[in-house]
Amino acid sequence: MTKLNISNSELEIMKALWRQQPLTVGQVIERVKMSNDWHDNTIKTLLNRLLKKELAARFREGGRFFYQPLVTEEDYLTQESEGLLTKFFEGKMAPLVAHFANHKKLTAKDVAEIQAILEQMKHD
Amino acid sequence: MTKLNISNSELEIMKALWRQQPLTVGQVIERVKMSNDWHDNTIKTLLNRLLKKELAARFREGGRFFYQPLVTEEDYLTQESEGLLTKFFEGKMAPLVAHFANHKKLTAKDVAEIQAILEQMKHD
DNA sequence: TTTTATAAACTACATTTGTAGTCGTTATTC
DNA sequence: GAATAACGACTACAAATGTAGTTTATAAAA
Repeated sequence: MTKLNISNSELEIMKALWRQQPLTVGQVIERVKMSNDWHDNTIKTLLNRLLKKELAARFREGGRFFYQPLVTEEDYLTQESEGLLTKFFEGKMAPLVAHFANHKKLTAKDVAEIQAILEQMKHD
Repeated sequence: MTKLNISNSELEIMKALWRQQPLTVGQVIERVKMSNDWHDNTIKTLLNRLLKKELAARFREGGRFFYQPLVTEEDYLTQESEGLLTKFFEGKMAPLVAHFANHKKLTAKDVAEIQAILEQMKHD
């Protein structure tokens, strides 16, 4: 899979589409505006850029277009997470955890949760 | 701390400065070129942009400038890591670990290392 | 069916980023 | 000290990004 280049603003649109799809322009605008103070046209522009980049597609139905994402959130997540690890942590998760540990960003509950996940991993 | 906006290319320069500092232009170029196929002037431009953004500074000595970073790698790491978590994992480390676990990106050794880190955390 | 609200298409423009080029000025080396 | 190499300042320019505006077509409401 080639690198998914999604800008920060565009990401807000993708998030709306990931939560629910397909959506009309109006629905996208409505949803995106809940967390971003943007002009309607800004959102339309971003949607069109996503089409051009083939990160989203649309189909016509009843004289209206419906938009949907062409990449999954999972795929994007995976790319970004690995990107961070590659850039800074030699691609390993452990140093990242250590970083968070050192910066006291992990509560006891966090630790317990992570341990549970790892424990469960061993049994499948 | 306000958001540190370092572009991908600029980051390569910062990495050189984080590894060793202060460095002259020539030294920066020499180091950056080891992993990037860029023209000398490209590197100089990036250095200047970092100065303008006050992400790096320089002082004169013997008719030459010496460059040094104004932000630590730690700070930048922290920002980027938290950025990723905030954007996708509700700010929690656990879901990220789960994501990696689900995608088989964790080897047994990785798991052991992370567990060791977490265990050790409890004892301080 | 005329108005009104949406949608769609197209255009705009400043800023940031990637990636150099040019030219005058100091060091460095013969 | 003259030639060469490295430095420093300044300029260039296309693509990507953030953030709209304008114009035209279409659907919904009155």
